[in-house]
Amino acid sequence: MTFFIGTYENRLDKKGRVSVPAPFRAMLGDSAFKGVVIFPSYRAPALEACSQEFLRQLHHNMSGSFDLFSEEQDDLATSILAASHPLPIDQDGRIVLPPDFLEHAGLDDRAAFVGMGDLFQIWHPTRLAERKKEARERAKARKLTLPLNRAQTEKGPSA
Amino acid sequence: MTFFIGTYENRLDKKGRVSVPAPFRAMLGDSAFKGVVIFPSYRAPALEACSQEFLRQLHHNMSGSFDLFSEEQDDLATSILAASHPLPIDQDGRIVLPPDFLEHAGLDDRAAFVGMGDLFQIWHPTRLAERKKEARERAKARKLTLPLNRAQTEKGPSA
DNA sequence: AAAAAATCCATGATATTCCATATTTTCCCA
DNA sequence: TGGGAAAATATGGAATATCATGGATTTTTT
Repeated sequence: MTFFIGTYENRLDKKGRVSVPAPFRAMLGDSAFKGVVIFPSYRAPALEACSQEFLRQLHHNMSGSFDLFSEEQDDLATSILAASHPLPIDQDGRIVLPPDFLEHAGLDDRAAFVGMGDLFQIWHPTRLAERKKEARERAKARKLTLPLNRAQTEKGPSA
Repeated sequence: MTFFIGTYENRLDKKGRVSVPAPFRAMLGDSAFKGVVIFPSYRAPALEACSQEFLRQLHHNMSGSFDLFSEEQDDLATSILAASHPLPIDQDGRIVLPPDFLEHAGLDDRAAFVGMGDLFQIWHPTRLAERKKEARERAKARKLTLPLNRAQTEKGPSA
């Protein structure tokens, strides 16, 4: 089963070609279709990637509650499947990111691959750092408010 | 199994001839009939396309168990079959769209092919852009977004 | 014979594969 | 524990194949 973890950074050439990190490739090995499916993240300037099987099952599960040709099913397919792109992995372990995807993620010459479990994301390294920092600070802020009530009398807010 | 994803745009000549995107052709490859079945979308100014097998199965499922399906659904299936047109794919990977189909979809010199899973649609690029926007807004309004980090398919490789 | 349709052919553009090499990681043995 | 060989990975560039497309030729229809 696929389980993407860790962060890796690889170089992107002027044709949008980039190596998929070997650990991620290994996860995709047993697929019928030798490649990944990518689509733009709706929340962030990043790309989402998963195996074709995963997307297929996701679509199957979600459309399972709707009839074929229903409005809901149609909206889902149009907004998700239509925006997806199957990218074959070549013999050297690389994929080619289409221009519009490069633009969406603001990518230039480097790409950061971030494992997210069932899928992984592709970020511009700088934006990823910002995103990580933001997440850290938010988590920290949350952490602080909780213990503060209890740890108040001891030694105040520490790390 | 066929699983159409992605969006591709090809040119249409004055005789209604257009190339079916190679990735879609590959999906149709294992068919007995080397071609696609096309019928007008009853809701949108677009064309629906699928393999002959898919349509056959759709019909079979419905006609086999009348009780389980509404009269409206049966009517829908019947009207689809009646309006369907099997289009052979020539050696260069092209199909010829009949005049009434061109008119229904408002096509002129370009055609956008949109993967929808079991089938794909053919749109005028301009109208497709509008449709995508609409679909995204509606999906968002109904909270039909992808539960990317939660909707796990823990049942493993079934189906 | 004329019109329509299907098939064939040529070609530029695009995408894919192959190859060479630098860099990193892994593993074995001293 | 460290050195070093061997394997794997990442990367750039070039060769090759595929795809999309317009036009021409042949076949069928009327």
